[in-house]
Amino acid sequence: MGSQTGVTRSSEIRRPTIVDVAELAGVSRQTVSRVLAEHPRVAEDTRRRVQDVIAELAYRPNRMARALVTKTSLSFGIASVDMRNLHFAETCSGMQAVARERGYHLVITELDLADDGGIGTLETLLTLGVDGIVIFPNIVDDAELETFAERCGCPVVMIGRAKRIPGVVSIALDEVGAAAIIVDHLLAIGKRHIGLLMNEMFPRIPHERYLALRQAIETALGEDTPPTEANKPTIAESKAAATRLITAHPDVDAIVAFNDTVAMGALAACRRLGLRVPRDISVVGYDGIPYGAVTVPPLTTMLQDSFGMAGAAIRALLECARNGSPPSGEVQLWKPELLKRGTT
Amino acid sequence: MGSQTGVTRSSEIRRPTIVDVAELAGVSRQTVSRVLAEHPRVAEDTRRRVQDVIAELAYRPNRMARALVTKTSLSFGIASVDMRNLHFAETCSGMQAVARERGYHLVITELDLADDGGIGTLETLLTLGVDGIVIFPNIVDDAELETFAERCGCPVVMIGRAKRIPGVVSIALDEVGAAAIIVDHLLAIGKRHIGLLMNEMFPRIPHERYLALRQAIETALGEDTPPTEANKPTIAESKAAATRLITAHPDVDAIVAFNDTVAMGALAACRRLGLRVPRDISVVGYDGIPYGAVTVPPLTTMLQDSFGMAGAAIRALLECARNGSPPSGEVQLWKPELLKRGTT
DNA sequence: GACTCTAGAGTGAACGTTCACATGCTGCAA
DNA sequence: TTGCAGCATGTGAACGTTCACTCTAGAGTC
Repeated sequence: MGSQTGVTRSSEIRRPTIVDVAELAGVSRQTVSRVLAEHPRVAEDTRRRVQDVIAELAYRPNRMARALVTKTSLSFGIASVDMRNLHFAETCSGMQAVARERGYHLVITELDLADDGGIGTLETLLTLGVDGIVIFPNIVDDAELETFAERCGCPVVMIGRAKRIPGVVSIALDEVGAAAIIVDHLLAIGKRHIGLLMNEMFPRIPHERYLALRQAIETALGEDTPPTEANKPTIAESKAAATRLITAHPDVDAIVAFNDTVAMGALAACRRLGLRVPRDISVVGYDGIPYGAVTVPPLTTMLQDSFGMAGAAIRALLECARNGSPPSGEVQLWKPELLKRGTT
Repeated sequence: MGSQTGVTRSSEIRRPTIVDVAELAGVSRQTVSRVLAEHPRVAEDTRRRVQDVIAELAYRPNRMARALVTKTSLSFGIASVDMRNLHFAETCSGMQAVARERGYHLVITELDLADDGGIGTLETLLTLGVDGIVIFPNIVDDAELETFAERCGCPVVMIGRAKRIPGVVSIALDEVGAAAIIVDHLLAIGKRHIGLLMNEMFPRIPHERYLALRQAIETALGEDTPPTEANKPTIAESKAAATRLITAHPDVDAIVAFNDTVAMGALAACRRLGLRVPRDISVVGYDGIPYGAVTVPPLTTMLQDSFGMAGAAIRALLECARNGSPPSGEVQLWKPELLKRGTT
């Protein structure tokens, strides 16, 4: 790897500016600006001349300079909690697809909960001049997020928490409906003791998914709080947690997992413990990730359109940007659909 | 979802500027700027007074204005080809981890090959003022990328192509070494007819992985070109491609897949065709994704540290940014390591 | 012929910073 | 007292755009 530290220096390539174009075309910078903005009141041959020069110099307007005066950067800030998983990839992809066709860019960052519970990360996004912010999933304190949304001067959307926070658009699965469908299904196939394998990401703020499942189980089975383990949503941790759950509660005949990754850990635990799936024990996940299709047996899962929800998040921001109105604090609940496969 | 279109309007929150701070602290904007930059020549009590006002107003410098004059935005542009997979997530996470601790942000976009083979996408990143660009995996034409890197005025890094392109840092797995290890291993367990399941993303530009595997197989087995299928790297497409491959070449007793997702598709095809893995046929993937640990049997895979390579990419950009030197066109090859599990 | 109107184009200021230089003050040596 | 160094701070310009004006020339109206 011969890193030839030559004398080359940063060669300091100066990109052409609007003034360079103007001079070469023999017009003022404002006329170039008008051509760029497709302003109607420009003489046809002037327009052509300017466009020729733009092409010749390969001129591209500096979007930071533009943003400075228009106060619109055509970019959104994305704050994610954990970027190392498929859900992040799907969400990013969905957001970028919608944003790009409207000329917007995405600045991504990881929500750093360290000193101030994440607000500092969001503030930093503001210094970059973003026109809106998406948080997913939101684990910032609800009250703090509400305060932030109120004074940040741009729309805020959160994905994955079915909760109303004033000034914040919420896009999430209808957790209550989803829980009902899952519990109904498990009852229908004769299961009576449902255990939960949740995500420890939500320690103080219990996730709506957990609340909804617990409620549905308590209502349907008249049971006390269902046996629950919470862990990092990795396969290895989930396998260990599932083993603990089953060992401590041998009568559990169904496990509902926070997502498919957790469910696959549970599946591995069942196999290790010699339990037959679905006869001895059922497993249900959330999300419908592709890998769930090739487990043995294939995983029953609550479908969640991460890609579509992400697109909806950006569309919400775009709408706010377009008509300059703050978000109306609405909650968009997405319809649940259970994909029944081999594990139930 | 009562979207209450109130009279609220965009309330137009004006963030405090450096002048606001200066006035309130009774100093000039330059003094505030100096405090912000931790410049040594500021009187202690002036510094304190300014910092108090900054805290009071919750002032944050506008990074676009700063970038306009310093010509340094503290951001990198990331161009990915396909954002909808685990590899993207790992890479993003690795890049962001390194970037954030140095105060850099990441602007991500999808490489649009439509009109100009992707160069337009990179140009757009430049208009945002990024201080460097990462492409992964690179499927832009090599010559065009070289031209771009030469005149773009910022360092360019590509991940996932073990190829030397002048002016571009390349970070990739040592494909030749990896292919040798895999072929050796397959020979050692008695396999003699190796088929390849590659990624159709690289139609005109064959990926170095394919070239290396083909070369290793031809050398070791004295065979002609190994039977190969190329497809989109999804489980479903890979399952279909593997079925075609095995049907057309019934003597194939081992499949090397472009990555673990493709390998899992192959595994599903084998199960469907009634082939016992690894006795009848072996399967090897690349990447070592967590889901490969819970397939039946667990997947043998060539480990690839996407997270670490991503971090190295950002470090390369940071170094260029720090000493203002252009990239030295080096190729960083990462050491291959085969994780032998149940499928071989 | 004087007036108004309008299409087309240009000018100065502003956006919020930093940079290069200038200024005023203090202290110390000559 | 003078001169000079050095510290602390301030000022004007610049970064590359767009915005709100102004200006000019020609056409149309009375």
